Amino acid sequence: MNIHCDEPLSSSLSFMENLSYSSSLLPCPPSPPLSSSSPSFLSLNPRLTGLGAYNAEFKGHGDNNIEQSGYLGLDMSNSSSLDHRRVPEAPAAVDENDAENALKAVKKKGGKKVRKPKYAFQTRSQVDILDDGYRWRKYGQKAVKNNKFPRSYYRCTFHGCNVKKQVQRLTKDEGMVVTTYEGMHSHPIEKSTENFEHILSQLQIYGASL
DNA sequence: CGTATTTGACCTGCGC
DNA sequence: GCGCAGGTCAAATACG
Repeated sequence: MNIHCDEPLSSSLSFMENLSYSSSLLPCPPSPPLSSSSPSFLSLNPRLTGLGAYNAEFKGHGDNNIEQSGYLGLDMSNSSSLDHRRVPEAPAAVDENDAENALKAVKKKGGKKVRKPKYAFQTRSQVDILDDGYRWRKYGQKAVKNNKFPRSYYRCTFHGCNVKKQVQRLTKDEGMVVTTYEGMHSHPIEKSTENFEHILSQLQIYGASL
């Protein structure tokens, strides 16, 4: 995955002001509900949490005004469109299949819909794509109403892993990136920590030059 | 040449 | 039923 840095990091002073290099880096976003059927992505992914180092701000989503939390706790009831035209490929995590099967069963019976839980959080960053350690393949991009930035759709490239994520920059606050995860990884982190450390080191170098 | 990205078309759900 | 918006597919293209 490429981290693109079209804009120099120096373009945002406030961005740098938000940096904290302490060992605690950031308060961990509150873990998503850790029931057996719910993703525990954030709590299981220290590298992502670490990325908060140059995020340094986890806030509620717009009108929700949920402070102190990057985890927005979205149930994403607005995620109306799951693609059911094709049968999912290889079986993924059990939880994933449970959600899928429930959805199918529900569709047959015409009952209430069961959707995969989604978890979203905001990240203040100049780059859209945060290296969370997993490999993602972009499969779509859409213009979103009332937002001048497009939303990008990514899928985990690990065979059988059906985790998806959406990335979108806010119009109101262009420095803020909203990342939404759907599903739970059924495999360990695929990449070494090199990339993340590289990013961090770059930031630290820049910070030192201020 | 294999892999990743781009992008227009298509599908689905929802509100009116 | 129709139109809109969101989500996904897949062929074309770019890239290493």
